[in-house]
Amino acid sequence: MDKIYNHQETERKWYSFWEQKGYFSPKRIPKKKPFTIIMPPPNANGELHIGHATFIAIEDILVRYHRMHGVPTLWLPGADHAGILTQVVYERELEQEGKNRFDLGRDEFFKQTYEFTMKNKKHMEDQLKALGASCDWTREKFTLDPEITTAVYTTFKKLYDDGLIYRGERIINWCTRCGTALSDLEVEHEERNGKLWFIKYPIKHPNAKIKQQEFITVATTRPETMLGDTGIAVNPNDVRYKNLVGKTALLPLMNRSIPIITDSAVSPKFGTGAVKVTPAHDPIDFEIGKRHKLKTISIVQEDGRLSAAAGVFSGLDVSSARNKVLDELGKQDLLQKTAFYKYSLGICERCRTTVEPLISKQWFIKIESLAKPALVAVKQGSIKILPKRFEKIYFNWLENIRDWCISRQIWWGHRLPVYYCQGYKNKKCTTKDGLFVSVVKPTKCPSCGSKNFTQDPDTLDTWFSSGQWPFTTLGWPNETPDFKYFYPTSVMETGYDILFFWVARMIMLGLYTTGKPPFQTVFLHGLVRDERGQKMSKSRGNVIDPLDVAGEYGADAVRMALVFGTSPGNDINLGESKIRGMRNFTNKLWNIGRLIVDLKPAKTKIVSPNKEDRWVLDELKKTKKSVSDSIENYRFGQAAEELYEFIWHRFADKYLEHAKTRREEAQPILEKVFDESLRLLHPFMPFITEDLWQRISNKRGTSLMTALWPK
RNA sequence: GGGCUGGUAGCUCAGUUGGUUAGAGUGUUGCGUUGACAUCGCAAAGGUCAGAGGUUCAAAUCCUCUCCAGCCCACCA
Repeated sequence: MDKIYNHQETERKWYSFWEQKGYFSPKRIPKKKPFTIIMPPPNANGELHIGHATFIAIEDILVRYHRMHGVPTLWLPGADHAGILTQVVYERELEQEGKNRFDLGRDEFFKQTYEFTMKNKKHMEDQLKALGASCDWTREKFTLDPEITTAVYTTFKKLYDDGLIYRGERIINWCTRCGTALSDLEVEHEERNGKLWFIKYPIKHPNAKIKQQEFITVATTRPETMLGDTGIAVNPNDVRYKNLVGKTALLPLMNRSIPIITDSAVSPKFGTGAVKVTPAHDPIDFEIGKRHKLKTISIVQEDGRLSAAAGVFSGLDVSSARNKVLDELGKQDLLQKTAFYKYSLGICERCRTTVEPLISKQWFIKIESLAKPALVAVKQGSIKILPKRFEKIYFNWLENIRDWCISRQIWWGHRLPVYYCQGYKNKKCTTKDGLFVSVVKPTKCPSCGSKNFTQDPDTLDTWFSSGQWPFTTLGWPNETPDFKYFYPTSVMETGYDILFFWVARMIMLGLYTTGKPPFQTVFLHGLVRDERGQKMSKSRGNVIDPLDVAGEYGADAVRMALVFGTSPGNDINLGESKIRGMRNFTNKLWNIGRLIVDLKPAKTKIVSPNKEDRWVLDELKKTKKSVSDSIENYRFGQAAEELYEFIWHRFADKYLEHAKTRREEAQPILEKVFDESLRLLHPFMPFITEDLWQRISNKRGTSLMTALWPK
């Protein structure tokens, strides 16, 4: 054995050994209850980052631990097409060639993006392997695989047939750069220093001949939207405006008569207590407008420019329109005052463009009847969320949830399983809207006999498909042996940042579609930050690339560094020094191995254990118990510390030093303690433990992976 | 506006249901080690466990309040 442990060669060697032996693929044993984790599918649009390494480390611990108990264990890997994000990433690639997606056209753009993701996916698989993930590659899935697509469409159809998917014109979040609707979750909010403008609207006197001189003043952060105003609202209890309610104001610049109404959504305390109502471009105003049957005038178009309805302002982009509106108001002396004001601006999660609220025809999921069972499942404990504090956050979100906009106007993703009969256009077809929701393209319209159908151009929110991941990956809607055996799965392990995006949706869709909770336990880990707790980002230059450091210090060291001394749900501060420290630990293990294996005495003597022997065996026993206990309770950070502490400071520093003076007697104890230590450590540091175990074990041809967990 | 998390050794963090002299990594200092390992060993220095009050025989741990740091959610324009 070399003086220094060479991780590069060792890691490659054992991974392919495991894979060739088929250890990653569980057999279904009917009488045994399996342990199943569906891997959170990485987005197939780039490299694995340190966050992926975190889930690999934790999930591999769980999986290897259960596998070592002789339980049929499945860890199913996959990749996500990642809708908007991938489209944005690939559009940026095209940009470098001076092209955009419209230059290519839909089909060509899709084809190229597909090739791009396939390349990334292959690369990611290699990266997962390099980090030691013991997942079953024979069952790998991709969200755009044909059978997954069929499953996703089946769920869509079921929801539609149950009246839980509807199409409607509603106010939605629109990204003008991506050219698509977004769900509420895909909008991020940034605090901005802005202004509050106080604008005077003249009151129309009943007698048209009398000159206007009375005004009502409204406060707004978006003066340009006044062009779409169709009312002014005050709180019903606001005495200041009692005599104005019911009267009509004259919208400046547009010369439109708009009513002054009361609505309890208006706070008398804010601004002047009077609000301009723009139903087409503000969610609250949309609601107010609906309640009072106000007109809806869309003045911002999907391209971010003002529409014809904005009169002389039409064609301007939003910010120039704002300047011009303010300018005009100033000229007409209708700007009463301005105040500095901090407000939150909605921006597109993926491309950081300002999001415009506007009215658009989109597809929605009626969420209430899905949310209720999802709440009950966690409240009653059929699904546990760990750490428990996240349950409260989950409840709060589901209790205030609004309908989910699932249609996107991008090209990359699952196209809606919605078809339109072309006979409808000729008025021969009596089907409502000529619309069919169907898993496969219809062949003949039962109403008009037309064989000509076009598919809806929209694509599905990427989370609609990933929300079904725990069962679509196992073969649903078919009652496959895998689905029957492995579903519901055991643990869903992921970062807390996608609790709403993903976990909540999986619970809702899982309960709705399969009638069962998709998993029993949700374990949420924290985000990896740099040594000083700063978020890792390319611009900060503090990114740790897991594959780089794995290359330098070994995958075992990286994995150990990601769990050692962490606690569930808390962010992980990681610096290179910690990884280096864990690399030193691998070298310590290596040298323990050298002493026991390489420098094995020629003969051994069996004698009754002395004080030190009894001590180390007792410490081992305690360690076995506490490590098992910590893993069972998801305290991986603690389990790692316990192992490190025992192996290095008690076994190596104390017992091994002592044993040097009586090697022949101590050798059997050394081997036993080392063997069991390697088993305990294997889920955390699979490569070096396997390598050393192969050297001390006499069971040739088997693997530590399938050895039994010490009791 | 609502909620969450953290404030423990110079730095980064553990510390399960309250129970002896509060732990680890890393850093610092001294000594040692050339037959497991300098990617090492032994030892030392270093903490009024953010602050105040309370419960208790006993509090880093439970309760209340305050101060700092960070995060999430939310339709006050």
